[in-house]
Amino acid sequence: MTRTRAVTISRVAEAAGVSVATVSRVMNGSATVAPQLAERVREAAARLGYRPNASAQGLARGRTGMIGVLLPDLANPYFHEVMKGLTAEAVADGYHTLVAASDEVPEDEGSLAHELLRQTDGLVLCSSRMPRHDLSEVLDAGRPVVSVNRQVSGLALPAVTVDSHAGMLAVCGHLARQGHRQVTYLSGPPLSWSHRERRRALSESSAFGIDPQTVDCGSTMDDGYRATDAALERRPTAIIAFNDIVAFGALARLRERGVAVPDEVSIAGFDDIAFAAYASPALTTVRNPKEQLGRHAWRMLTRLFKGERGLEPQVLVPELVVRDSTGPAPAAIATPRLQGPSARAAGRPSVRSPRGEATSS
Amino acid sequence: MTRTRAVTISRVAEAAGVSVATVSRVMNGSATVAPQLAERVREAAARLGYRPNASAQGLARGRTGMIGVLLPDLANPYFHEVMKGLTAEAVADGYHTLVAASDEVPEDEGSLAHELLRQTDGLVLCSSRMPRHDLSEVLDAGRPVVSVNRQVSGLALPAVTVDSHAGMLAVCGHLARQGHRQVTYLSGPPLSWSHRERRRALSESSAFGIDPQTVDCGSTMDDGYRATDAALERRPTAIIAFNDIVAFGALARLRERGVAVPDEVSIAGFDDIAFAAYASPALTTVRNPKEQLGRHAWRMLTRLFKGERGLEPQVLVPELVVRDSTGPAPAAIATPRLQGPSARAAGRPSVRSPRGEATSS
DNA sequence: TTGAAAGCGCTAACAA
DNA sequence: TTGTTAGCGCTTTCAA
Repeated sequence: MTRTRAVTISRVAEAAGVSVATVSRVMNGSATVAPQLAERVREAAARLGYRPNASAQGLARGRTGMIGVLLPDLANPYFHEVMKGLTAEAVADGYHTLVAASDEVPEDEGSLAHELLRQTDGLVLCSSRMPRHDLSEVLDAGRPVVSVNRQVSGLALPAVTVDSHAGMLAVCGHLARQGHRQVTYLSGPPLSWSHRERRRALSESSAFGIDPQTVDCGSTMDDGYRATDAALERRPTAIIAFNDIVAFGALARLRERGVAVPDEVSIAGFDDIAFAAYASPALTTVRNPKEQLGRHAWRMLTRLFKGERGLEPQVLVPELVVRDSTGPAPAAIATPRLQGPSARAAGRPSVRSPRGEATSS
Repeated sequence: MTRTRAVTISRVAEAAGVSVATVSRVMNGSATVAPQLAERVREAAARLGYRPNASAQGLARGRTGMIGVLLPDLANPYFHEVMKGLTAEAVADGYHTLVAASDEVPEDEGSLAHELLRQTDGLVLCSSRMPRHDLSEVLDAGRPVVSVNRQVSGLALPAVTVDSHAGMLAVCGHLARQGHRQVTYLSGPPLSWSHRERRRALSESSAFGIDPQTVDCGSTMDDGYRATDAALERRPTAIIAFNDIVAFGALARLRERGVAVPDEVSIAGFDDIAFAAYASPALTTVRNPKEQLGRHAWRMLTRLFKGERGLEPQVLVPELVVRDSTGPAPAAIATPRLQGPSARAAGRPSVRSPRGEATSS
């Protein structure tokens, strides 16, 4: 009922019998305050329950202590793992994170980005599908912006990415060695940089003897579920999904249709989200160093804060994780297996990463 | 390189040849500005790329346009769905969301809550495990706070919850009708309100002829995976998991140990996250109206903003969703099934919710 | 080592 | 209808 006026710095100053400047110094850990005065101030602040007003601090300091993160889809656990790495670093440096999702509507990204920048000290664009023009407009504001999972040539946009191209080659190589030739790719959002890289690699996979097909899909479980029928029409012995949640959807549809995985059709995803190891069968996937990606993004941002420019793009290395959803192609099943079933059944949802199959750029 | 000074309101005023007050009026849609003047201002603002400084607005207006959300675990998709509902409403009202996670460390919640409140206009505590004392300290700040998934008697804390007690009774009833007696519950975080409600209902389930056991578990997939061996030692015919991701972990372990689901052991979860329908077998669960929960939370918060007090708690109704992970108890398998397998195999990962099994408070 | 005071960019009386 | 100006709460010179 009683609308108590908030406790401000001057209240504390009053209570401690000092000036606001002194209170400010104490709260910010300035060394130039007499110990007992500082103690008196701290005592008063604690007693009154003083919490500095963030807006006022932001205005006076010229920085908010927040950064913005824009991502396409809050429902994909992939992004939480990136956020986890990013937030861990940011919090350690006293920063908070303001998140917004474009819900896979590339046209909305521009205004969301501006809105985030308006309230923060810098921005991380994660797997952005923003049209190039909008992107350069965002950069024109001259504020610190870092891109994750997208490289853009010709724009001064520091980026940290994972070598999606190499990742796709690794899966294709793995499948080829298992005797697969007919491979169908459930494609991701058309404007996704990772998707484009994967597609590029896919078309090169004919060098492995693979005959790739593509089916339009998307990035959600439902997309995967729905695209699976079309994929099966191509009569593939293996399906590669744009990401793990798409693979999840596909897996569900395959089960429903009574298609045995991996005996009839193998399936692989990308990212290695936590659910992948718990899928049935456990999902073969290309691990993406998600937390690292987030950490690197933060470090880049801090370098921008310090005024550094022209930062080199960072490229992280993905890693093929072979689990139970991929196996020999049906035609090849009579020939000796490259990898016995005993090796795959052992232990808990295994996260084995055969060094020989790890990829690099 | 060139650190351009930010475009401020006075820059725009200058450029448009008007006072800052007029610019402010135009930007905030005040009707009392001559149309052509307004146009001139808008043009100047657009040309200069003016974006109001959020800190300055926050300070002048006495509100930030942000609300805080505190939740225990960013890795659980459950919370994203709650966030989705919450954010949708908040954004529609011009608000943004600042999220923090306690990572299941109840002792950290207090300071996180204060930190969020410091930067926002109100706070949503989601599935809070905060010790009561810390909670009342947070409320003492006199700022708008709403609780989701937790009711606290004796504190003026408006809450919107789901009837977890009824949800648990619904699962137990379902299992009892399938002939289950030996049921093991993989318990949630000890301080979770939902967990406590479920546990209370569980102990009442002996009325259905159920003999409940409890195994300490937690709230993550890994917790579920690890607790499953201990659960099996109780020789249950059915396992109830604290939530769906715990059930996912348990499912993986059961598969590994060659325990057939649901033929040997049935398993059910809570929440009905998106992954549940795609699990193998598709997971029987108690659906939680996640988005609604978020929407209600926002509405409560807005009522607090308007100065309303003493808001009645809102209790939403969960709904049992029977899928393929539960079936007749092994001993009862010889007797006629209550629900034939044909009914469960049909269609896509089915989200059937037999009205007769829907629960209410 | 401390205090006075000038902003930070914006909003909202109040005057004109 | 428009402009002037006093804050909003805090930081940070600059003096003392």
